[in-house]
Amino acid sequence: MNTARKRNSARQESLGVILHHAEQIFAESGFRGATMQAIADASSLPKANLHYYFPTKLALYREVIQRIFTIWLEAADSFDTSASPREALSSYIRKKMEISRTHPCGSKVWANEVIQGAPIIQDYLQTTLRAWTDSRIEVINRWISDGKIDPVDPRHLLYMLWATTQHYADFQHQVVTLNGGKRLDDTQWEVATMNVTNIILKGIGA
Amino acid sequence: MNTARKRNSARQESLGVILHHAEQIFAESGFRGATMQAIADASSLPKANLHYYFPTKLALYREVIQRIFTIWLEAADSFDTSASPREALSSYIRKKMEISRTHPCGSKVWANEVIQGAPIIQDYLQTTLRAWTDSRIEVINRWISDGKIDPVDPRHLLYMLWATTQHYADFQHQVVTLNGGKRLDDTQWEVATMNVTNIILKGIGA
DNA sequence: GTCTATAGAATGATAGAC
DNA sequence: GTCTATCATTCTATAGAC
Repeated sequence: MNTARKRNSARQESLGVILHHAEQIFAESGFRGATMQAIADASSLPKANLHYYFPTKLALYREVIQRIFTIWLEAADSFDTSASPREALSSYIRKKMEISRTHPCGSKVWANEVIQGAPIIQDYLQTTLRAWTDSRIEVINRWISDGKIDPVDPRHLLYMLWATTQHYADFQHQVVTLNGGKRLDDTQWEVATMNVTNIILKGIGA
Repeated sequence: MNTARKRNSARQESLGVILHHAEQIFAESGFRGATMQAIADASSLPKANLHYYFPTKLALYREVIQRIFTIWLEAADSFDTSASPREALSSYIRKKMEISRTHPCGSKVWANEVIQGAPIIQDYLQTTLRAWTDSRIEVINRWISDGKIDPVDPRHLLYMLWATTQHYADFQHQVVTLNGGKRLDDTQWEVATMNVTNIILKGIGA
């Protein structure tokens, strides 16, 4: 390995470590509550190194948010516009539940950001999310006019899908506490997914 | 009005103002992110006055959390153990939606606290919330064995009730943004409430 | 009860040696 | 690329005049 690649490798390694722990710290404390010192400690790096890779705390936060977007948009595609309601919604719910399980911190950062009034991602809400929402509302309205599901309000159905799936990430601590302090195992995640899926599908007459 | 009552009145007035604005600031920024200065500014009081009424930032936070508990427990009682599934759940959902509308900041503080791992209220989760949850699980299980609703997992049904109703408070900013920047009006809140109620009731076969 | 002033610690960010 | 040392600012909390 030549010098340039070694340097690049070290760079990628440090970037990954910092971003990983930044996501956890931002999830725990929000933007204002998180400190560069805490992220540095979690990453086992001096605080100055964080500022070598990210000029400001805000720049680091933006990068963390960006990565969550990417994952989030993947799940959005699971809401296949061509499939039947049962297929589309089952697939979307399962994908979102998987994200809640594998990336709880990302979901928490997103939740924190929205709770705080979305100071950083408000343009994203108004553009990307709004466009996506409008396109899915059209799909749902078509299902309704085709008589494939009950005449529910498409917007509120989407909110229900988001709320129920993200709850398992954002309120993870509460769910774990009420599970006797143990994290949900494979079977319990499957039970949760099936319950959400079954109740919503039956609830809208799909 | 004598001196003692005047003094007490001023005290209650200041306490109310501080607690009201503290709830908003804590909702926006979480415990770590909120500053006494920000709460003082919002309350139009010098920072020192906050420390006259509350010895520490943590003491003020605890008081805010306590008030949220009270409201939250009221809603819990709406889940009448003697009523039919339709009555009990309709009443509970409506009550929780009203709280999301009238006390969004309280819900946000609660959400923030749980997202952060509930450092302050963990004992409450393990005692009061757990006992309440267990008692309602019993009720739901009785509904199931009486054939009044489908054999759903009671625990996950409760999570769905919490998630869907609290979403309108915690993700208020997102809901408003997707509503064209306008807060939901009376009709829209009624539509939201009816949608949640109808989908869940039908979804569990009630 | 209210306020100004300030102590003492922690914060975001930078300089500069290695 | 990494780290120590440090600056300017902001934070929680308090002292003490009114």
